[in-house]
Amino acid sequence: MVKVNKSRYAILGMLSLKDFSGYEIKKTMQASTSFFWRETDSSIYPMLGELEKEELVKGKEDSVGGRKRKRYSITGKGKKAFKEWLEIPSEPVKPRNELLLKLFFGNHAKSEIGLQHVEDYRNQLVELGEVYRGVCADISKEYKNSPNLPYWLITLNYGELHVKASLQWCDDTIKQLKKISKGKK
Amino acid sequence: MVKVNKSRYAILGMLSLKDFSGYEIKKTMQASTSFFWRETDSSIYPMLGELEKEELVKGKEDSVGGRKRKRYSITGKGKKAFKEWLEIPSEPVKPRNELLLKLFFGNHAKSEIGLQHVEDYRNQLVELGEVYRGVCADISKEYKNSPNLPYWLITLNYGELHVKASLQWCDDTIKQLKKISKGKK
DNA sequence: TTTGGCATGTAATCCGTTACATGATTAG
DNA sequence: CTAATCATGTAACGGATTACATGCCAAA
Repeated sequence: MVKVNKSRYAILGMLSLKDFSGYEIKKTMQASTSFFWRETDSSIYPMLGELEKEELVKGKEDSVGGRKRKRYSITGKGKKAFKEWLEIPSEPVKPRNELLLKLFFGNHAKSEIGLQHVEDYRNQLVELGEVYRGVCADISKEYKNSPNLPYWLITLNYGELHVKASLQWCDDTIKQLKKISKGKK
Repeated sequence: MVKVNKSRYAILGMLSLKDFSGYEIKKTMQASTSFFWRETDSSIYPMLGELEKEELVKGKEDSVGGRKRKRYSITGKGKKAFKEWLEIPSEPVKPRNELLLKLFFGNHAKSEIGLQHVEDYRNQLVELGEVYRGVCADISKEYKNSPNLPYWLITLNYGELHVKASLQWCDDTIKQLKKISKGKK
C-alpha cells in the first residue's frame, strides 16, 4: 500500500479548469473546495515546481500591473495523469474528531464542559450553513452556464446535508447532556 | 500556534476507563472509537513509553497464561493532565475528502466514473450503518449501568446521523449524475 | 503442523503545517 | 503613510503511516 501524494491532483485539477498562478490556486481553493479539501501555500509552490519538472504543467512568467507572477497551465501529459486519477477509487476518509473524543470520555469531566463544547460547535455550524447558502446562490448565478456547476453543487449539497445532520446531533446531544447533569444533582 | 500531540490524550483517556496493555488499547479502540478516532500500534507503544517517562502512566509487567505483557495504569498526574485537556476547546476537523474532490472535477471524466464512485461509497455506508446498529445494541446491553454509556451513545448517534445524511447525499447525487449523463446524449 | 491471533516494538519515510523570509502594489 | 493584499518561496519540525522484525500460544 503505497501512499500517494494527493496535493498534486488537487492542483492538476485546478489547472484543468483554467490557468492559474500559485497564489490564485490558493485563493480559488479557499473559496471553493476548502470545505472538503485545502492546501497550504507552502505545499502549493513546491508542488508546482515538482509538477513542472515532471512536465505535467508548464509555467510562464506573467505580469499583472507591473507585479510579476508565474502562471501555470496543464500539459497533455498532465491531463492524462489527472484523468487516470479521477478513475481510481478514492481512499476512505479516516477522520479524527477531537470533539467526539472528548465527549466519549465525557463522564470524566464536569457536565457543563461538554455542553459548552457542543454549544460552541453548534454556533460554528450555523455560521457555516450561512456560508454554504451564500456560496450556493453566488455560483448558481455566476456559473449559470458552466458544465462544472452541477458538480460543484453536488459537493455543496454534501456540505449542506452534513451541516444539517450535525445540527440535529448538537440538539440531541445538548438535550441528553442536560438530562445527565440533572440526574447527577 | 503550537501543534500538540493528541494521541497521548486518546491513550490517557483509555487508561482513565481502566488499566490496559498496549495491545488492549489498540483492540478496544478498534471496537469503540475507530469511527472517529484511531491509533496505529506503532503510535501506541512509543507513546506509552513516553507517557511513562513523564510519569503520566505507570506500567507493570503482567502475564496472562504464560504470555507476558505490560499493563499500564494512569497516575494522578496523568488524570490531571487528561482533565485539563478535556476542558480546552477542540480543534476543528480539517477534512480531506478525496471523493468530493473527484466529483468537483467530475466534468472532466466520463459520467459513469463518478456514478460508480458514488455507488461504491453508498454500499460502504449501508454496511457501516449496520455496524453502528450492532454496536449500539451490544453496548446498550453490556454497559447498561455504566455512567459512560450515555456518552458512548452520543458519539454513536453522531455516526448514525452522518451515515443517514451521507446516504441521502448519495441518492441525490446518483439522481443528479444520471440526469447529467442523459442530457449529454 | 500451520494458520491466525496475541503481543511488542523499531526504522524509515512522507505528508502537512508552522514559522520564517521577502518585497511590491494598492486602497483608504 | 500605513495597512492589507498580492505574490512566492524556504526550512524545520513533528505527527502518522508503512514496512520491517520477532516470537509465543492455541486451535484446526
